[in-house]
Amino acid sequence: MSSKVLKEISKVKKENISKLMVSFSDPFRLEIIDLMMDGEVCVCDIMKLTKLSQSRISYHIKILKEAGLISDRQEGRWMYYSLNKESLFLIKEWITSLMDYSSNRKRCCR
Amino acid sequence: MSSKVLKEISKVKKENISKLMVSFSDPFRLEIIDLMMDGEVCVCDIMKLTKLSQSRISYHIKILKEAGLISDRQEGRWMYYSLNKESLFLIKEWITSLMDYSSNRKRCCR
DNA sequence: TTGATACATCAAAATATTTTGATGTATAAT
DNA sequence: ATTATACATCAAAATATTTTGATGTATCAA
Repeated sequence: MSSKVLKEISKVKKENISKLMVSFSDPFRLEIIDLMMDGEVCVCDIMKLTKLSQSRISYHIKILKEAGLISDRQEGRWMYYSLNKESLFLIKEWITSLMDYSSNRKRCCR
Repeated sequence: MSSKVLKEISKVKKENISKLMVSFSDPFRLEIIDLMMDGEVCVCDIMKLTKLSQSRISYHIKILKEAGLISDRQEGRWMYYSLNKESLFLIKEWITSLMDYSSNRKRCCR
């Protein structure tokens, strides 16, 4: 795969990656993501485990959801949230492509 | 590898990941990172290619550097920046561990 | 049908990040 | 020595994100 191909990653895909990265950039969101490593969690789980307020959690959940990083499933009054593997795969792919193309030396500025 | 093991990722490592994610969270930094896919770049390269001001670039470079995402090399008046593969590997590892453990169903809240 | 639970949404306040333009420092060319 | 280049740093202003507390909505239990 040539560097040119990598650069052609669609604009849409790049925007997805950008949003995903933003969603990863808050320490409390990382905590929430960490909790999801064991599977689904509901907001009340997160409240118990992190001591964050409910609306604060909802706010962060919203950002994770809008980035496409998590999926939800309703069951009665509960919302269950879990990590979305496709998004994780997208990031992994992007990181991999970065790793493949960061070693050339260049001379700069004319 | 058990979920417990993953949770034991050292505090230091988690803080590294957190900083790395913050460093990824700005669209202009993503642009700069993208440029580094072809190898080293200097600030003047980035200026030419992105139309960002010099101090603005220096600011973002600093954040990338402090997160450990990029390395630098001086050559005369030029600073050459390039992606640091170890950091990329750390992130890739973390993403992989997330992918391995996000599929269990649970019942919450008593 | 009333009250409680689980969560979402909202606007204002608090806080953090980013941008700008000026100035500083080291290297190199004249 | 003087000047120009390449970049870093700084403080103030601009902007964006996060937190808080109040209120809203849907579901369920009594």
